[in-house]
Amino acid sequence: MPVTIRDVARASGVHISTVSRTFSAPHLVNPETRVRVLACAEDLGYRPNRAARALITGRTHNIGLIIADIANPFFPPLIKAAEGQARHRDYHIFVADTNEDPMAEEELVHALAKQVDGVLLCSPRMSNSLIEQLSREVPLVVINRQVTGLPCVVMDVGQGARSAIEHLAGLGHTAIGLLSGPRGSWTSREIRRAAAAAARAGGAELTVLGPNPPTEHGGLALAEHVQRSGVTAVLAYNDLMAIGLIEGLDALGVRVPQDVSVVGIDDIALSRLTRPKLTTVATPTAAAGRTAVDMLLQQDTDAPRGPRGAGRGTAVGARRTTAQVMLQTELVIRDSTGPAAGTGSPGAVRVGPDPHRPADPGRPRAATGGAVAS
Amino acid sequence: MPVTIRDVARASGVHISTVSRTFSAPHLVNPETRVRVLACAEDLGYRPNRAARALITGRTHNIGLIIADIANPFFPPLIKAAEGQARHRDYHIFVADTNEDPMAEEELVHALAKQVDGVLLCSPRMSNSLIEQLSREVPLVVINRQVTGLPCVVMDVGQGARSAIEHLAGLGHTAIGLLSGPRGSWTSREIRRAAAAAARAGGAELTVLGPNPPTEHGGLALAEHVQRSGVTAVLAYNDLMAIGLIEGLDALGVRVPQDVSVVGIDDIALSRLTRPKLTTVATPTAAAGRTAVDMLLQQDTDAPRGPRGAGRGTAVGARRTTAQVMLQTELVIRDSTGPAAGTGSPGAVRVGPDPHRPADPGRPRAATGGAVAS
DNA sequence: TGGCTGGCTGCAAAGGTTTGCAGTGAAGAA
DNA sequence: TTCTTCACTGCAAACCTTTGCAGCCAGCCA
Repeated sequence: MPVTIRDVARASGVHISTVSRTFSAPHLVNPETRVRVLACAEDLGYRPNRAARALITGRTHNIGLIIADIANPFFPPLIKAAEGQARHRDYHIFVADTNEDPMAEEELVHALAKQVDGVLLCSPRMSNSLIEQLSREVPLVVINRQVTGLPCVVMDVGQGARSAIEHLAGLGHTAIGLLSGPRGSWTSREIRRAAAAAARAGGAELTVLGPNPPTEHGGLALAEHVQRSGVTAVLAYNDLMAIGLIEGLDALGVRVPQDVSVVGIDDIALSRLTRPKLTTVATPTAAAGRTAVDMLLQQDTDAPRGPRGAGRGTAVGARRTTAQVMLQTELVIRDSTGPAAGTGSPGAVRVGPDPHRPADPGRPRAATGGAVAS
Repeated sequence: MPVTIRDVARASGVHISTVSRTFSAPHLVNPETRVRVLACAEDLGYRPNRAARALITGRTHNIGLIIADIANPFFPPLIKAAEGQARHRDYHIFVADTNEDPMAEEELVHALAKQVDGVLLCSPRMSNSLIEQLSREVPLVVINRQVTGLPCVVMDVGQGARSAIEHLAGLGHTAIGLLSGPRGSWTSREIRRAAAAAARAGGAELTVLGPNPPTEHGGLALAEHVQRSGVTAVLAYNDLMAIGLIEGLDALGVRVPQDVSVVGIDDIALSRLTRPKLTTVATPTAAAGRTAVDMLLQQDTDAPRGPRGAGRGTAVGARRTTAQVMLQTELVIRDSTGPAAGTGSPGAVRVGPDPHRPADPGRPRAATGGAVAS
């Protein structure tokens, strides 16, 4: 039933190799023959069997994308960007979800290894050593984590956290809480480190709460804890937690930002729609997706694999280009942050449940990290 | 570099066919041999090449899942459920996103056809005839749309819309707006039909606004229109639009639910977190994902394909089991709906921006559609 | 002892494609 | 005219696995 290269060959009166070349090396076949073959192929609805092609070329033209949690709105823009970039280069992205489970991550890498040309590992929760080990099985690009010797693309959340803390300190907050993320998250560690340093520099005290699941519920569950802890401002691991926290605080009668200021990280679409609109650190997720695909494909062309490849010729462990890209982040100030209670900041009189600052429509002020590539 | 069946055979001193059988038909090989082979395989880190296997068995053990928009929080639970169910049966799900583009849908089905054993087409925007045509190329299960002759799983949004309209009419609303969804959406048509009938029956007038993009922005952009139209209640195509609309109305100084009641559809996680909490029609998305996978795999075992299959023996167009499953929906009443302005409903006095009804924590009252399978 | 059974294993074809190599024929050069 | 060149095409091996068939051997029965 499925139409193969042989059917096309028969229909157009040429050998299968000519049909093959019509698709994979058109310049090697006579223009007349080419159009005839193409016509027949079109006619029969022929499409090359990628599995068979992969068997011999060693290239599937597929890319695996392993995600901690598709339901986290942080990821979809990244996925879409990666898909777009891949399609652009005649690759397909296969997305898989791990439910934040390190075991599932490993299992998925194994399962995908033979069906894809490389894997994008997004926000991995497993250990660095395991990642390195897996990278020997299939080309890997790690997103949201730095692993030495492996190509990575990370966001400069450190700079983002620093900006956020400075922003809060500037508003007079001296007792700041940090809602940390899930265990195993590189990003969470990075945020914590930077926030601690910034708090010290700004004369504020940082209280770390966590680790927590990086969800609305994770934030909501901490509301009471935050209230009791006496902090007047909070930086959350991500927007989802920040939004959950605000919800939880609201239920307790704690007003944001009048009583407590809240800052998120990610700038998901939703953060513009909550009330109050969320102050947050915007991360360039789409750019990360695109970059990761590019890096993987680059790495792939550098060191081709497959039976006919010259792979054996190059020394094992030879100097590979393992670029580490860091993308800059940006603090977006909206309505969930305000002067510390009891602080006489200039223009601090704010009334009502929905304060609107003038001149703060989109992304007004920006504090950015630098872009580095090595 | 990649370890093949041949390496394992050499290491364990048997023929490759024995290795193959060790994995695909263990009962045919001597227990002693089996453990030895397995040990060698484990040792070398051997994993069968699924592409090569697919070439001969005709089964890839992959399932394609084509989604209109991953960024719409409606889909992730469905994706996760489908992935779980598939993994359970030793299948993998490959997710692809079409950006609500009918052309991309068709392209993706073609691209996936040869690499998967079947495709789940979720909320397709293309025409029925095109879907039927594509179903001849690869087994298809359609989600959120009824196509005669094809296995489908749909939610009973008609019943949901009916319940929503009845709820609104019961609150005294006589001028109700309907924010319809994207062009080409079966669900949108279904909602519209049911809502119109229910409005007529309930003595209310229904104003249809749309089609619209099914996003927050799609809802937000309609706020002014809704305000001008004079309706006192709105049913939106989905929660995202409802939330966007509420946001937009808020910016215009229109209060929900005091001035306008809003009902969504889907019951995405977010709807519990907005203020006011959204009244909405809950759809069983996870169940839909699981069911669709089951139906596809069922269909697959019924009519095996592949070179060695007995497919030729069965008459083309023979009676296939093309089940059409309808899953029931449920109206969840929260805080975004209230009595029509000027109506003296009992207990209608509501003050403040954040009304909390007693005894409405989760999903209190329920109006459900029936479950049908044919 | 001879024949049969049954458990296990090996052989080889098959699946759809790519690709190095060789062959063909025509055009151009000598 | 003959040789060379060149553009194009065909041949066949290879990729990795599955599976029908046949072979082998031990054990059993008569």
